[in-house]
Amino acid sequence: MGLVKTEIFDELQNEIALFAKVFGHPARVAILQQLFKIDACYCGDLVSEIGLAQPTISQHLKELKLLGLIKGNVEGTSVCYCIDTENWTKMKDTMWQFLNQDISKKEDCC
Amino acid sequence: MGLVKTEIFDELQNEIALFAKVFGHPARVAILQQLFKIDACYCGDLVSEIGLAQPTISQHLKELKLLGLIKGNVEGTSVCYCIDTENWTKMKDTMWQFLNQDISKKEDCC
DNA sequence: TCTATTAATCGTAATATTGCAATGTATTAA
DNA sequence: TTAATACATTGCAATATTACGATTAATAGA
Repeated sequence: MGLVKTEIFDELQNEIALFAKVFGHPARVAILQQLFKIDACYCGDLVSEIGLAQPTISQHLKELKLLGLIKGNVEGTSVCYCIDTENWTKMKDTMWQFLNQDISKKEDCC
Repeated sequence: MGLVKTEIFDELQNEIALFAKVFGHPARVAILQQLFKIDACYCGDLVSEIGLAQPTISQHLKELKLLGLIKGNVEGTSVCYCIDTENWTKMKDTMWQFLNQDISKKEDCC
C-alpha cells in the first residue's frame, strides 16, 4: 500500500486534498509567502532565503507549478517565479468553501 | 532524508503545513465533510460511508483528533465523533490569512 | 569559442504515509 | 460468565516524499 485510493472519493474531495497536500510542507509555504511578499522572485533568491539546497527548492517549485499556483519565466540564465493570481483565486474559493462549512448550527455534540 | 527540516522554518509556516497536511488526504476530507453534514457521527457509520477498512478510518480519525479538529466521545460500545468547533475556527483563521494574502496589487509579473 | 552562472534533472538514501489483517480492549446483552 | 459488538492498536508490506550530490542544459559575457 502507501497508495491513496483516489477512485473511491469524488472529484472535489480529491481536488481539496491535492491543494492541501502541496501546502503540507513548510518549504512550499515559505516559498509562497515570499512570492507574495516580493513581486518577482528568482529561484536563487529563494534558495538563499530558505535554507535548503538548490535542487530541493527546484523540486518544490515544480510541484507548485504543476498545480498551476505559480508561474516561472526564464530571464537570461535566471528564472523568475510569481503567483498565478487567477489560479490562486480559484484554489482559494475551493478551499474556503471547505474550511468555511457552516458551523453555526452545531453544538459540540459529543 | 525523507525528513522535513522543520527547524529552519518559523512557527507559523510549520503550523500551516501541519494543518494542510491533515487535509492532504481525501479520506480525511471526506470524514470532515460527513461530520459537518450530520451532527454526530459514529465511527462505524464513517467506515460504511467511506469505502475503507475500519482500522484505516480509525487511523485517519486519530490524526484529526491529534490536531484537535475533532472530538470523540465513547457511548457504550460506539464512539461518537464531531467537529471541535472552537479549534476549527482557530484553524480556519490561520489558514485564511495564508490563503487570502493580498493579491490585489499584484500583476502576473513573469 | 571558452567559461561562468543559473537552474533543471537524475539517482539514491533515509524516512513517512497508506492500507489492512490480526489482535486487543471495553462495553453491552443474554 | 459468555458471546457479541464496536473500536483501537499492532505489525507489516507497498508506495510516496524529502533532501541533496552529481550532472546536464541553457544562456551570457569575455
